[in-house]
Amino acid sequence: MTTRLGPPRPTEPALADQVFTGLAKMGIALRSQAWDTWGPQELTPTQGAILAVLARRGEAVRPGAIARELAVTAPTVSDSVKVLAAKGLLQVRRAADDSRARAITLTDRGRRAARQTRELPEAMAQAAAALNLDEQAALLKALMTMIRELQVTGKLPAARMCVTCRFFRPNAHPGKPMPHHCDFVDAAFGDRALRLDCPEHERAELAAMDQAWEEFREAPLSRGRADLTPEAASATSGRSPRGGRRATNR
Amino acid sequence: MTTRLGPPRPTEPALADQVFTGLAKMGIALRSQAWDTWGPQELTPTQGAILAVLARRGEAVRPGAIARELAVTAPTVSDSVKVLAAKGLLQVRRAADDSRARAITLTDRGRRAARQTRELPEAMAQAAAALNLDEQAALLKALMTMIRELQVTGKLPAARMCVTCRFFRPNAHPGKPMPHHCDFVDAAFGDRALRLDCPEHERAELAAMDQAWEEFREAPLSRGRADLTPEAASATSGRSPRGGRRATNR
DNA sequence: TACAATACTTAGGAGTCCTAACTATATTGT
DNA sequence: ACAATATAGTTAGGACTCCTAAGTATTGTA
Repeated sequence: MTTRLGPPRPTEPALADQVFTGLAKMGIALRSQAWDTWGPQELTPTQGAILAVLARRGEAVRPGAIARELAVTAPTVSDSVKVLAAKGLLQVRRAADDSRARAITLTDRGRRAARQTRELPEAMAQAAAALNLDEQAALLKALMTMIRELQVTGKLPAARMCVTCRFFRPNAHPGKPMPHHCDFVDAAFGDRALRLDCPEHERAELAAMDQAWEEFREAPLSRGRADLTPEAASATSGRSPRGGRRATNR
Repeated sequence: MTTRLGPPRPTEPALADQVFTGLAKMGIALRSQAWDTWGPQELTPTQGAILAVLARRGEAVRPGAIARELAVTAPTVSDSVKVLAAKGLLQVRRAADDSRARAITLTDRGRRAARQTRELPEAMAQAAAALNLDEQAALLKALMTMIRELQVTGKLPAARMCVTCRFFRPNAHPGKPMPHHCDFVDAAFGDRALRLDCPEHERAELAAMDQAWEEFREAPLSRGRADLTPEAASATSGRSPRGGRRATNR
């Protein structure tokens, strides 16, 4: 075995290690902040997380879906749901379509308790504010990349993010400040408006997803205006995709 | 109340929200990966985390320090330490300097169990590999920024990172590929070699820290070679800082 | 119509993590 | 010196998390 020419590829393991350490520290911060967020209501972080899932979805959710989303086992969800039901924050019924399954919905009290889900915890908002918008967009893109990788390898369940959505057309307007296009609302948007948890998400087919990913990866980070604000997007909720160029999904 | 002139400052709350969601998802991934990592040894993530702290420090650590590092309460650490001691993975003695305090050290078996701490979990390594080195460096810098902010506001304990170290001279060589300088090893290095958890870290004074932070923030992200690899740095462990320009610490 | 797969729950048990209360030392003020 | 206070930890008590293993229904399939 002869040594090949070229640089010895240092691999730079230290860098990935430091990134891991950083993410781990953020994880610790998030967990402790979750106690601060939910503790005053006598809820644990897990209970809060379940309420958050229900609030985000806004419709009945099955225990299995929650388990996948939080990456815990079904019995754990069963436990916590029981506790939350006892506290009167949610209701469990039989699912209409499949009577093995359950349909969990928030009660009014549950909805009230989950409200703070909608607002970013103070500490985190402040931490994010230490980054300018371009840096935040770059961070988001990096996180999306890692999350996608974790999904592809089955370490994390599918997130409702642009890069796996059939309405997403990355870099459809190359060079423009808002290079991407969302076929659902038929509007252009930039990297600052990318979603990781979009209510309108519909899973694209695998081939299309991979191709979109390639295009997305190659596009330079867009700066400046982002558009497609949550107001703009949620205004379309419940409506069907607008006309214009529709996603063909094939 | 009249409306002021100027743009309505969109605040772009969606972006910070998505970043938060992304970090939360990474937190979930990290927790579930921790079960995968430690489960085979019949250890929980918390026990693994404690072993990891001890292994990283390499010397006796007090329960209080562990509690701060993991952002849990003292009783929680007391509990877990008891379990780990029962499993024969660590020892608890009186601290030499303060007999109220305890000194926790790993046993040989504990050191062996903690070994996998040193290597990045496979899934995470793969996820990080989806980013090129410049992107990883940018991600690391963004995480450092947020972590620093969380520390400043007391939401997170002080990490042993360059930007709070008295040996760190950010952007000492402006425009060079390795703009920063570490006075401990008296060597230049780039953003790719920044540390978040450096064994040689010594806390700088507040004024110096703030000034260094400003300089660091203003410096553009360095690309290319990083140097100051873990080997280079750890080779100096146990030694005193080398000559050259010493940090004055004032 | 059996057989296998799916969606959950129950059982059992270790461990996490909290608050409150307590013990033992160290530090401080007078 | 010596009480008063602060600090480092532990113990007590209890709710909850989270796992594996072992069920129970129901649905899908050959």
